[in-house]
Amino acid sequence: MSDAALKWGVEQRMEFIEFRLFWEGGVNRSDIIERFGVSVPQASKDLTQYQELAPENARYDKSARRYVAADGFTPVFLRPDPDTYLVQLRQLAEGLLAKGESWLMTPPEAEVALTPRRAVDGAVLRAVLAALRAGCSIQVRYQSMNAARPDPVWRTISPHAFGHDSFRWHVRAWCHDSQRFKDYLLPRMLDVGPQGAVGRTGAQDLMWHEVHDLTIIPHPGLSAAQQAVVARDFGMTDGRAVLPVRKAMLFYVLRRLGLLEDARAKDPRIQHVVAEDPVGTAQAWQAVEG
Amino acid sequence: MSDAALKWGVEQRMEFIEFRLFWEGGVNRSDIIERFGVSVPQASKDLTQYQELAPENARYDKSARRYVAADGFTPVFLRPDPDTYLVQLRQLAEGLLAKGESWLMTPPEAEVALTPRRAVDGAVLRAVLAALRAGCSIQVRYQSMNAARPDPVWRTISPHAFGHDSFRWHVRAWCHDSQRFKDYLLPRMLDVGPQGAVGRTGAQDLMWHEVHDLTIIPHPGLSAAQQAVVARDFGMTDGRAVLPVRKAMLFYVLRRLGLLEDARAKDPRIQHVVAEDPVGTAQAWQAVEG
DNA sequence: TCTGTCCATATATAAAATATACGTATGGTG
DNA sequence: CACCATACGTATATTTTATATATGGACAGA
Repeated sequence: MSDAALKWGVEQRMEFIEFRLFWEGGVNRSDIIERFGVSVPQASKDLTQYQELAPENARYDKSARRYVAADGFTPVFLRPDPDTYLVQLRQLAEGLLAKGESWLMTPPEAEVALTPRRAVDGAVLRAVLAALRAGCSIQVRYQSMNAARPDPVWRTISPHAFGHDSFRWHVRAWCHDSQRFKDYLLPRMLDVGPQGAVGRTGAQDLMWHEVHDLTIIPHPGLSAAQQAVVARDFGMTDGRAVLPVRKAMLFYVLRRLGLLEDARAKDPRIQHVVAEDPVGTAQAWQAVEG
Repeated sequence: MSDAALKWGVEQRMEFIEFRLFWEGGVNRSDIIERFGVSVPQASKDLTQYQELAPENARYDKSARRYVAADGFTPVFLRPDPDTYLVQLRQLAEGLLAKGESWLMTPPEAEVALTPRRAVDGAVLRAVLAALRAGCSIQVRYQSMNAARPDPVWRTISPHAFGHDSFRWHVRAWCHDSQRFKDYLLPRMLDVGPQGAVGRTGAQDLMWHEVHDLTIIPHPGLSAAQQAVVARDFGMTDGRAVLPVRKAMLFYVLRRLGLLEDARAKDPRIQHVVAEDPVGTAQAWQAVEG
């Protein structure tokens, strides 16, 4: 035991110390006490232990009265991944994470354009997940946008996967009524009923498993230099990027990229990319929807 | 101490047990052992302790050999918030969270349309954060889209906030060169230089602090029933929703909602909302950009 | 210079977790 | 049907971890 890896709790505190040193520039004994509720001597020990495990990462700044990151800082407990920081910042800005729960001490002022409305019913999500895991069908009272069904109606679906259109979650499911695989938006599920026998399984959902390779290029209306910047933004090589997209997700990707309408006709300052083959792209989309 | 709240480590395990019961339907002794590296008896004690603290939430299913959520489950250690689950699912689908790090045991298959490319330089982000916190300026080598600056150039900026356009992060900063507040995309910062004296502080950034009330309504091309659904989707009351948007973020919100072009002219099946006052909205946007 | 605050450390004590062992109930297998 | 593997629960002694309390040093600011 003693020669084994660090205990989970201690490891968490080591990670915390490292995170603060790396992203916040420094860490305090009182930071550890606040976050983990340990005693003063224990926090001291943790700091000492961190310096033993990661020598030359921390340096005590007597004047600022806290440990600051040393010059040749090399993380040993976490990946020096900007996304670990930015994900927390985003959750803070969206109110999904209380400030006391995050590891950010002094987060910068941050604003997210268009925070999604949180309107998913917990009981509904639980029931759908249970049905998906159990591999059976479930009845849902669903508010469709279909003009033929203006009011919510009960439908039987066999869910097999989740999809996110970069704004909302939907469930990919076999519809027992229309005998097709369709997408059901979670916020539009108003109620759930009992489980039942499965319709078709996810393995039979061709549009989910088949992939369309969407090739995008910079908007031709941009200057060569601007096109080069866009190419860098999207990680293009040779001026193009191939995005493998599940056919069931193609609509959402195209809408997100602004490629459902004629992208070349739009202002290139707003519409940065276009499909290399707009006709083929439109055909692929129609084939999915049809 | 003993009569105080639970210790941090124990509390985490209680939360874990509750999370699994609530969202995954059940929990095992071995789940706790795997996740936290505790001994077999300790995992047993944790389960016993959870049942003492949250009686009638767990029930042992002898046949399945695990604790399952009881009927009248009422969380005591976490909010029964669907977003706590969906955020983890999203991070899993985007590869920001390793499966071993999340609390989801059997996550459903999930796909996110258009995962952002992770191209932010860690050292750059650290330096920008340090400058922002210290309240001083910093030099960055920035790749602009401006046609006059096709190549990356060194610029001096005084950053004061972060913004997310629902795809990428940018930094809101005073530009020492053009003497204006501007947005700088993090992935386009290629290098950082030394800190310097501050230009203007965030308090002077009017466009950041002033708010434009953007009023959106369902697309008039939709049927009355469809408009009602859209109204529900966006949390509208009386057929409209007022979104308070920082003027500095207005462009991103409008682009995200598809309101930069003539929204009423678009297919209502794709473009669900329009600005109630397109002219005023356009004017507000121009005022910001100008 | 004095005071408050932060760090570090030492010792005895309390709490938490472990190793080990033994007993029970279940489902599947020979 | 008996047997086995596996999961749960619990008891005891032991080890590890953390606490309370106290002491000392360094520094910034009044």
